[in-house]
Amino acid sequence: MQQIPVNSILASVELAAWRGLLRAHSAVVHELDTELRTLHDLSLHEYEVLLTLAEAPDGKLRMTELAAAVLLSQSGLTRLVDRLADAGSIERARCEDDRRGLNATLTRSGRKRLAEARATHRVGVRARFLDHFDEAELRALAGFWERVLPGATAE
Amino acid sequence: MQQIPVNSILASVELAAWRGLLRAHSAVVHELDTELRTLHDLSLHEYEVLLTLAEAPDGKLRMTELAAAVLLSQSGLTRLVDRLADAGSIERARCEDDRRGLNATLTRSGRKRLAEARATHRVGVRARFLDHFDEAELRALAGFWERVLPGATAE
DNA sequence: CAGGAATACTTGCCGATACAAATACTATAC
DNA sequence: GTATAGTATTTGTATCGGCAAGTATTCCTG
Repeated sequence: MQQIPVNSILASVELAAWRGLLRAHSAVVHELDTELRTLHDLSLHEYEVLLTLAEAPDGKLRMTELAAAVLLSQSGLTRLVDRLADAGSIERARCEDDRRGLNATLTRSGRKRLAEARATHRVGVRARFLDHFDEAELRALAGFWERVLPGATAE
Repeated sequence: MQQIPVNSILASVELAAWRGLLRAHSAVVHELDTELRTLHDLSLHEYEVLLTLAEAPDGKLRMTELAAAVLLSQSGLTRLVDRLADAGSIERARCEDDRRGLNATLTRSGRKRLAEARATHRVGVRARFLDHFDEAELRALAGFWERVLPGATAE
């Protein structure tokens, strides 16, 4: 039975759990990103923006909401949406009830682009991550993240 | 008992397990990085380079080994080491037996810098991640990463 | 031991993202 | 209803990191 030294160096189980997360995340995300770029000329962030819009109640979201959903800064999102808009996948429309705001929506071509990428990505996420776990383990993982997330800011 | 649709949309458990990973990683890493920058003027990557060097057998590593250890490209590592060398935390010495190579070592001041940051970081990793799990769960997590990692490249 | 392939590392260049300041609009106070 | 504070977004600027090409050195083959 491994003994965890009280307050000093991270024990090896702890190291494996923590560094493993960093490595697994890095490896899997890097591969999925490359896959999307190669096959669909989309970064993972861009994909997530398209997906988030597609799943939004009215198919539209404010820039701020979008930034929060995809874990990006506001300025980062502005430029990402610039790129997607230049590519014709997204449109920005001034919000009628609050003229400071903009609603982003998918264009027809954006929806098509997402549909194609989505097929690839689903398979990719399964193959590289989900398939390594049975359903009980997936549930356990999901529970783990809930513990980490709300308290992420707390000390 | 939840049923997973065969090959189509990701089921909600799957989504929670996968997106949770992305979110938890993003949140925790971002906070740890900010913490290190604020308190010790070190990025997480820089910290990891110092730590990796400190833990290396002879306290020295080749640039390539270092790049692999911290999950960075060679060019990325070159510049990161440039910065740490400018700051006086690391030295590069031509390798005597293979004059193409360079060994990076910590300087006295680099060791001091690491020691200070290490105290902060240990506490940070515990508080934001490790403390959410008991030992059995940590072991489970470590095992999960081993499944994901070697096969990350395989289809 | 020459000549070409391989390896270790760096440099030129570029894309992505963050932070802070700027801009445009809305809400609040009086 | 004007002044002030607050909110939504973009723009200016800087940093970090990647890829591909360049340089220096070693290895391999005949």
